[in-house]
Amino acid sequence: MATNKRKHEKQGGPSAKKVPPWMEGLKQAMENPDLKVLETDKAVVIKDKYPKARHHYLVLPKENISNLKSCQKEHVELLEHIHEIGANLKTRHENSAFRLGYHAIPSMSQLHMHVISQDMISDCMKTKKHYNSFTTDYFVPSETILKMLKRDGKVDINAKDMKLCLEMNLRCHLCGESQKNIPTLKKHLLLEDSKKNRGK
DNA sequence: GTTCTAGAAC
DNA sequence: GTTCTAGAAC
Repeated sequence: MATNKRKHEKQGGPSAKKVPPWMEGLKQAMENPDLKVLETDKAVVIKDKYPKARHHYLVLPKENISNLKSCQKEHVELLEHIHEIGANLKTRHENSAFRLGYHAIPSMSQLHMHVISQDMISDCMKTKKHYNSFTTDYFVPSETILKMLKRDGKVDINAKDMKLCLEMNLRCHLCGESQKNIPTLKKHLLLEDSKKNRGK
């Protein structure tokens, strides 16, 4: 009865695979009233604990949905709702450009859409993986996810390609200039930001 | 997801 | 010698 055994393990039997506690961090966070930025009947907004830009929110469904793989046609309305919440959040920061989207292969459990300003200036933005996860195809726009879901009834992601995205050479997402390393990139991003805000 | 740190890169 | 990054974390 391999099937029964596996079922038992998933329910927390002696030989159950231990899921690292940090993987459940988002579920904990969205239940913490102190961290809630806003909520609707179907979704919750929190600020990312380690923001990778000046403004970085997460929009999560209240329903338990672990990731994009478990999304089907029936979730289209919910994801549209989540998108609308993100679009409204943008209006809190009229001077900043934003992107709404999902990491192709997120580390943490519970589906979450990123709402992130495009300055990418933050002390928490420390590694190539951080930067590339928001500035390459690893970051899948919410509209793209919705299109796939409506057309195919599922979200298909090529894990191999996504790994390559994270390993790509650093390149400014605003002007395309290649960057030697993270500290150089950060200085460049500050410069881009000051250019953009000149005269404002 | 982060923290820590060995060893590569400079 | 210092800065920077990549990989382990039981």
